[in-house]
Amino acid sequence: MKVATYLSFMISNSAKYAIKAVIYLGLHSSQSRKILVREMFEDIRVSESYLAKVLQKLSRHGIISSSKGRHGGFYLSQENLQRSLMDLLRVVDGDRSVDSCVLGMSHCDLEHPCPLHDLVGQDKIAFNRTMEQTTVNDVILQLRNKEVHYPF
Amino acid sequence: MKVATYLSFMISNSAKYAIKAVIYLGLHSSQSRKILVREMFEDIRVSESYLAKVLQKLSRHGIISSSKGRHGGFYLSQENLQRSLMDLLRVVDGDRSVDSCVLGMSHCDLEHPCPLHDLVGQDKIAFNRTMEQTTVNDVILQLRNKEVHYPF
DNA sequence: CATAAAAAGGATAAAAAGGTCTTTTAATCT
DNA sequence: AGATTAAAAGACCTTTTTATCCTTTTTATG
Repeated sequence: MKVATYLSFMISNSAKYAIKAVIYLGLHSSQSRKILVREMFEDIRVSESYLAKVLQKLSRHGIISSSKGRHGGFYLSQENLQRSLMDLLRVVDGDRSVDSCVLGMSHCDLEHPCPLHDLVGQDKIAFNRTMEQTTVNDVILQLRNKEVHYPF
Repeated sequence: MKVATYLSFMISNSAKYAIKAVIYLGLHSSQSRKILVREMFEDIRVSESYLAKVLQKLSRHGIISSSKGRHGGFYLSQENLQRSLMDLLRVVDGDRSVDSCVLGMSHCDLEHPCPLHDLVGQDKIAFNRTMEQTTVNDVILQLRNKEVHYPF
């Protein structure tokens, strides 16, 4: 499967796949109902093998759960549901992508603000706070109550 | 000059160089005081040749001005000063990076919201609005009144 | 007009991100 | 135990982004 790529706004393509996959698991999986990569990759709109890679990383870092072998697959545990979207972002895109200032300056703070600090700093902070304060479970609960554009 | 790169949050590295360069020109240049790439690349923290490429693109698209030959160089005209940061972003990162939804879905709107629409959609809209409503001149004026971390 | 200075542009290289495939490991069933 | 099934891991490839080099074009000025 070939998906057109272009510069990703705010988060990477991989992070987008990860978020979609976690939502998918949140809606359809449980410890007793595990999901195979094969079952979800089409809805996520990414290749089976690449999704597998992303899921492996998420699993290694405790964002999702998995078990090998027969009746294996991926699922979300109760702990997984309590992780924030920011936890996920940090795993997939890395801490620096989250923590760096808008102009990528190493020391940008209130004492030494970068030229855009007052301007878009607030927007970035708002985004970060949203991602930090929202758990996977929050998103799932919202989705169950709404008419959302899904599958993606 | 080798600068460590990593996934860029919100905007690309090239866009960051572009913003810094435009600010530099806004503070130091005029039609009668043109600036050479050679004079600015160190402050921008990028190689001379790559900055030249970025500046050429900005010039081609009317974000900045330039003149060739002796006593040539780059500068900001009065029109350039009125361009919004969004104009710059669209030139460097492309329209899609600006217009696409947070999850990269092709049709995400009020009727068909993506799962994160209500969540971070507002943050993205806020960022876009800031970039649209802020002209290069606005940034320059702010900088002249403040103690900012500069050079970058 | 010759020449020097500067941007413009083409070709290419290196690094990062995105993506594919094969082998290994672990769980489960018979 | 052995066969089977599925994730884990890692080698490998492609595309995009970042970066460099070098030649061409344009312009000011002596």
